[in-house]
Amino acid sequence: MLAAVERLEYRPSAIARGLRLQRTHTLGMLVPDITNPFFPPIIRGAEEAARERGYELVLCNTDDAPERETASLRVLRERQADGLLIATSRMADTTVAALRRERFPFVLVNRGSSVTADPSVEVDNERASEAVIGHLAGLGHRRIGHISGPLSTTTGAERAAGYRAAMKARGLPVDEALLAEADAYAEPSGYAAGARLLRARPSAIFAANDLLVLGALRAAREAKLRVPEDLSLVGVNDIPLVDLIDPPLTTVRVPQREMGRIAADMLIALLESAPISRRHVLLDPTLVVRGSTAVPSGAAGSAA
Amino acid sequence: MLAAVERLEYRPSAIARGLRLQRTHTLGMLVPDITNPFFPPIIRGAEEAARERGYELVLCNTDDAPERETASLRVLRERQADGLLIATSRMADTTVAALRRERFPFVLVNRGSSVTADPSVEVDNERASEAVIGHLAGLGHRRIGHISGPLSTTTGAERAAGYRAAMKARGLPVDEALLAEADAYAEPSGYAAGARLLRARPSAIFAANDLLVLGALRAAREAKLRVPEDLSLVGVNDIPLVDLIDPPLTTVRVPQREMGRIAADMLIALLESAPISRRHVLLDPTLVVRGSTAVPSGAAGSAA
DNA sequence: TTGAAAGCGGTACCAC
DNA sequence: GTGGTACCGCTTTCAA
Repeated sequence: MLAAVERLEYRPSAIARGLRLQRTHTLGMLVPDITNPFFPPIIRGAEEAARERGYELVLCNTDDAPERETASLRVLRERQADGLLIATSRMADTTVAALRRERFPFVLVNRGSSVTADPSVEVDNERASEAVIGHLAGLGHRRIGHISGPLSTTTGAERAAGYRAAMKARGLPVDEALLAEADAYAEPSGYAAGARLLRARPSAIFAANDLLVLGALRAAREAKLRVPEDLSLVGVNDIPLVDLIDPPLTTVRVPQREMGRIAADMLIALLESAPISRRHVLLDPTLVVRGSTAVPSGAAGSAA
Repeated sequence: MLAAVERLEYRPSAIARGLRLQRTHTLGMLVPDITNPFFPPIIRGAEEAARERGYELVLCNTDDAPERETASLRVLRERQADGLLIATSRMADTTVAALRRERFPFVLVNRGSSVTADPSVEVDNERASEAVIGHLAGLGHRRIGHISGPLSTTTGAERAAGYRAAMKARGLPVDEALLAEADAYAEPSGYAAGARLLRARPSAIFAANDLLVLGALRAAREAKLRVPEDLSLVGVNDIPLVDLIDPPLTTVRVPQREMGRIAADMLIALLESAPISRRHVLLDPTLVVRGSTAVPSGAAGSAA
């Protein structure tokens, strides 16, 4: 009998089962852009965790555009995704508000929400900023600029807030000229913000992610500044190959894969009404010191 | 009436429709690893094309492991994917053979098949090799080594064949010591193969992809060789950031997004029995000359 | 223990 | 046109 099943290659239809059970064992995931190297490891982690528990993952790129977000959401719900992993970083909460109102299960990934009831998995952004400023201040930097991500994103806002707090805690100036907001987490935005920031003559720049700092690096080169001799540079995320560029980038490592795993696990627990230890997970970032940071050329660095 | 539909937020169930119609408007896509930067643009292109035509894309990582491949395939077919985009590069044709036998629609992406009936979208690998060897020979290199990808992959085999052909066409030696096969398209494999190859004292190395050449670069550094003064290096794919590493990598650009778009379009045409202009698309690669290639230090480069 | 029947939410067909 | 009905393949329930 079993042999017959084998031979006939019977494949139960997940579609029919989904219709009957009203559960498809599918998670939908909203990502701004799979092409941004920050996201694939998160997706990978989520997919692994999902698959281990018998769920599939369906991806949608949103380009951080509200209309694409709405469209993707409609698609995922028509396909009866059981729950959603939301990794789009814009705070634009109307989407999330609608889900919350309808009690549709979701977990926020790499972003928070003003509504504390929303489950989320994030990195401790303030701690990331604190580690970076601590490192730079330790080297003797005082005029430290910050290229923030869009302040409409939680990562952007929190890292900027962390920057201010860490600067103040050390009695360092938080000149507004030392702050530039990038309009997107992309290299060209980092270049524009970096060029602006350079006019304030910082000895170091902390950018909210690696793509931004790469843009700042290009701006610095055009301004004939040597990195790290004339300008120290720090990013966040530790995306592939930043250890191989010239100079190797000092950055903050974020446990992306783990973030994806935890988020998927949490969502599935939610779906299966399993007990959840924490609704809000804060992951620890790790400073990775490489060649793009050094003692500032002006002051012979008094160590911390 | 329409207003009522709006207010009640009626969402037709794609699941129910799929059951009734026996078509889900879903494409399954098999990728070795979404974390390899070569694939996201392909996926993105496929997803865009699919969405434009009302199809969804469901991804599966296979890790190039046969058992993961089989499992993913089962999942995708249970979910009633209408067709498959196969971007796993192993030639291991048993999977494909089964699909072919059952007349299940699929398109091969970035790989070919010995069975000419299988539709495919690839880059012209031999032409890529020809362009690279032409460039290196033009600079005056004669002892050009090749780190091939796994020869069980079509990309690996074709680029290696292209290398041999291009070398022979110029009367250059194809010493077997100048050839090393990497066991995977990953940096550590490139390092191992590069270290082996260096013993044959090549003045240039052409690796079958950028990850491999990055490994070779590390091996060269450990051997105290300067790039490009002592050793020229060329990769394939032009993945993000290789233009920023030290030295900026000379490589071959592959139109990944277009590859994904074309493959999805072709698959959908197949599904909808639309006329197909070509069952086999060969995309043109473009040599991108940057800083990792130069005239060999020994011979004061006689141009081609 | 085993088997028959209903129903999930759509589409398609066929009367009317 | 418009409305009723069967059916896609699975799970679940209920009866024999």
